[in-house]
Amino acid sequence: MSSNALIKGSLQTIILKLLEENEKMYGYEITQKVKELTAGEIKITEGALYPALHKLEAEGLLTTEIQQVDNRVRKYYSLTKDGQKEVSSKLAELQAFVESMQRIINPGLKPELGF
Amino acid sequence: MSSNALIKGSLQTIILKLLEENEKMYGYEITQKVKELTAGEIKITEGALYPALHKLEAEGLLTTEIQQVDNRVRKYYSLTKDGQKEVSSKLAELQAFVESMQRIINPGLKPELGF
DNA sequence: ATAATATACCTCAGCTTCTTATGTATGTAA
DNA sequence: TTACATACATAAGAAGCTGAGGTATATTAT
Repeated sequence: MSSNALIKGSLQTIILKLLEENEKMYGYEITQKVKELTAGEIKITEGALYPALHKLEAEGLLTTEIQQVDNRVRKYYSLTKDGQKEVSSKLAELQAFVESMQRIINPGLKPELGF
Repeated sequence: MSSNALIKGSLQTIILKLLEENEKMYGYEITQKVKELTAGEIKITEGALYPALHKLEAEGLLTTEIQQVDNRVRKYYSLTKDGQKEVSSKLAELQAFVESMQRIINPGLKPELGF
């Protein structure tokens, strides 16, 4: 019963969005950034993150670049052109989903707030 | 590539919320209600719905009641007391998740809108 | 008549995505 | 020297979904 049982499927969107803003990030950095942005509410586990990154790379949405920093290897990810297109698409999908959820959960609410 | 790849985990919340408002619903009715409320955006498949209903019943959150309507059998579901408590809990969880997502997706947004 | 669609329940194989545990390796603080 | 932080990775198992299939009745269209 972890805190986030709802992330299913939105991890990819989170990754793509963060890379749209940051140009270049490595895995561990992503986990920390998400923790920071959500005040610890959402914790990306490494077991979920790394396979997700590998999959996005295999799909051609991300490219990698290895860097040495203090005897430590960092694998930086950045968006490809396909990846850049996919961000908008994924964000629109998420927005549509949230709005639909609002209509179910919050009936009698006309204006589209948030997002 | 279905329209709703994001429902994962929120189906239970949808069911509980609809039953909070409607007192008593049967499976097929739920699929139609969701389709109606979301203008066809979210389509609950029966292969997802029925197992979810059975699970919620097994957990003691729902009770069932069979009714005959025009030679057709309907299985009505309604919330138990535990189910009623769980609705608030699940809704709060969903709200927290959506707000967290907003902080990631929509940085530089202070007020908590929607939901 | 009959074919198609709508209503109404159900199960199950297979897929994706997650959790949890485990492994490797380095740097720093107690 | 023990623990924690940094940094990568894999893999078993669980959970939740899709899509296909099955049963049955009622209605609508051809």
